[in-house]
Amino acid sequence: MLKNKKYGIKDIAKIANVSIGTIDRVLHNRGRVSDLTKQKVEEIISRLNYKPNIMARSLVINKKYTIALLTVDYNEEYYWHQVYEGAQNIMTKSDKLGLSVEVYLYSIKSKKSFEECGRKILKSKPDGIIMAPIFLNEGLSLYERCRNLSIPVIMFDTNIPDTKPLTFIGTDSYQGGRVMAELLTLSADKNGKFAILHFDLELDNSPQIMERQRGFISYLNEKSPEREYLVRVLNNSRHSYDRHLDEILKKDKISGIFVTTATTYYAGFFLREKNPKGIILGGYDLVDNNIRLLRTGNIRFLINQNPRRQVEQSVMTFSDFLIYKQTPNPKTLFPIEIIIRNNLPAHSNKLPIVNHHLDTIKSTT
Amino acid sequence: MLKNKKYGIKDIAKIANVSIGTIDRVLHNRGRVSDLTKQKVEEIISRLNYKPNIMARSLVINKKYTIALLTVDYNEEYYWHQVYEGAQNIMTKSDKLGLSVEVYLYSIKSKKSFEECGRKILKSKPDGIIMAPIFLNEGLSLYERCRNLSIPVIMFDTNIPDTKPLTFIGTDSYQGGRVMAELLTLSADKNGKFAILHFDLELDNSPQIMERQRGFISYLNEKSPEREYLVRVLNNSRHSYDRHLDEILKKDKISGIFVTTATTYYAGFFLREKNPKGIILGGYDLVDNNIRLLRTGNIRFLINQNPRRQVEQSVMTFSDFLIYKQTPNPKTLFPIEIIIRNNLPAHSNKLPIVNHHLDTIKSTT
DNA sequence: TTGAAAGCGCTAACAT
DNA sequence: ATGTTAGCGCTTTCAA
Repeated sequence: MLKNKKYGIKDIAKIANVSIGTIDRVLHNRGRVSDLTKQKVEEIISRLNYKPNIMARSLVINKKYTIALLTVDYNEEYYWHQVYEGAQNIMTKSDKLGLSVEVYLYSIKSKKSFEECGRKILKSKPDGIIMAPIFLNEGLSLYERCRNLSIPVIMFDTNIPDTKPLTFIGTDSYQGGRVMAELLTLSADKNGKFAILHFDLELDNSPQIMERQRGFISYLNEKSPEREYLVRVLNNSRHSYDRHLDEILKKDKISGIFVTTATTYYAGFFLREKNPKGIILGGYDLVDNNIRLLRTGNIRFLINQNPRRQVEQSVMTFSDFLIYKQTPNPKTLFPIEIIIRNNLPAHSNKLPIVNHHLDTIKSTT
Repeated sequence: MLKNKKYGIKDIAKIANVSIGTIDRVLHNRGRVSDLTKQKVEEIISRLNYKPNIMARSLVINKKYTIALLTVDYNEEYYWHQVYEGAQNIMTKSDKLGLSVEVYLYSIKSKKSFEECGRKILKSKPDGIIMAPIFLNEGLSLYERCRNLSIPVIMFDTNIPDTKPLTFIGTDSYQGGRVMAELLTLSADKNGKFAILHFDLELDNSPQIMERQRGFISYLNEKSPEREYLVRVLNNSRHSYDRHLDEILKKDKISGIFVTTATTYYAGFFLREKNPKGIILGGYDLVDNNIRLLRTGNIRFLINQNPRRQVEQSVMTFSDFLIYKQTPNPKTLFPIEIIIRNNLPAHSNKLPIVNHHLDTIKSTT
């Protein structure tokens, strides 16, 4: 047994004194093989450390897997544009990966559009679905229907509690909160409270938001118990942020603000306008406005969830699963990426571009 | 021309009324085809948007590419262990990638061992070399010899000036310095100087170190021109750091220290022992001691170059290049990763483990 | 200048 | 229960 020789099904057949058909049968547990020969063949297989030639296998199987990517319209936010970029990028390599991706876009403002996409996807009978279920109930319902049809589902960005997707790909929310607490504690004035701002709609739809708060507070309790903090739930408007922040600042000295969602920019705009001294603002996600305000210094810290890599990873995981039969871990957590002004360029050097070359992609909007 | 039909060499042959052999000749510019048929065939190819089937191609070519990975012994430092982890991980997927990786380890303390590895590698005639050329001259010499033998070289971690590897994979040193300056400025006491500490040996071998300093200083000049700073070159010993730091602290009030290399921990040990108040320490790389001191809080910030992903990327780039004939960009710069205590776990949840399962890997140490 | 045919390693249908 | 064989899409050799 030479170390560098690559053994094939033929070699095994010769050694075992059976035909290649038999080898194939034991390799795939197709039955109709006597226990004796089966054992013998299996012994040889493991002894020679046989590894099937993937190229040959997929050549003959020649199955074109298609997987559906259900995500938010990339024109609505840079965050979702990054998802789209990831999809584009990975599709370049799709023959390497052995599957094709069809993109379905829904509007972040419309549960209906999500549901409609879901219907279309199911009708197309994909071999897998990748989705960002930012609507909790609708996402759950789609997930259930996929289960019934035994279509594997990968969730990214947002996880739905009590579901068992093939894998969830995203960041650890609790840890994210802790990181932000550490950053603010590090840089904010010792005297002054911290404000935690939630966005009501997302609070309803994403259980992760509360995790971020829990993480944030747990850090304060552990490392900086004398720090006071307050929590507010706002709705998604400039007005709401302005009003609440005005009110908060009137009552208390605030030295740090943590916005638990991508709407960090509302607080950023407030700071840019009113320019109160000594307030450090940190929040989530590289959306257009957040990037701008990070550049102007009104936002100091952002946590990047790397949506681009999340989709890429999702597609690759499906490739591994469908083609190479590798079952992923139930969770794939990405590290918390801290973005400040000076490492922003490498993470995102382009603002959204409307892309007119959609021929290769199917969109449903 | 149906949109979803996949055309093959056979289809083209039929349409053009020639044999598949002819198609192959025009596809690969092998000549011996009349201009007329060549044109006709080319027209059909582009009209049908023909894409060769990679699986079939590599099946028949059946070339086993082997690439050599030249890196520092993973037992010497966690940083290099991460490189090794990356290599291990990517080798799991090596049949997917279509190449095998052989690892050659040299000692970080011995230029001789680097050279010897280089000799062995060249003797093995690999299809490509991935190296971390931490010895400038020796790395250059190996690079030149590869050039003469037209073996493509990918450099990671450290770049050698005036060379043109297939690609350099690493982080932007200038930007790294800027990021650290921003972090220290953000969190350090306004009153107090910054100290920039270099490690003499690495200063000689790696031009990147000066880039880090340049980035650091450029940020200070721009954003915080009133901040004074001093620069020291130390040798790689606890003693040197202790002596210099003692001396520096006697003369000046220091509120921030930037160590431009992985030896950040020497300064960290100093801080842990002498415990001077109000000094924020930041530096480079997730090496064992740095990780420990980040956990104890003596180091506040680390920049992670993600050596693990660097090797993985290197191998994947070779796969793309050798098999799919895609030429990479001359530089692949990773984003600057900021590591603080609370996002450390996700980046590195294990300390070095001595791995005894080396059967799959060739080592030359 | 062109065509025919073997074969890469494997799967699956069919034959025995 | 086991063997035989066609063919997946392509490259390459040899013949015409």
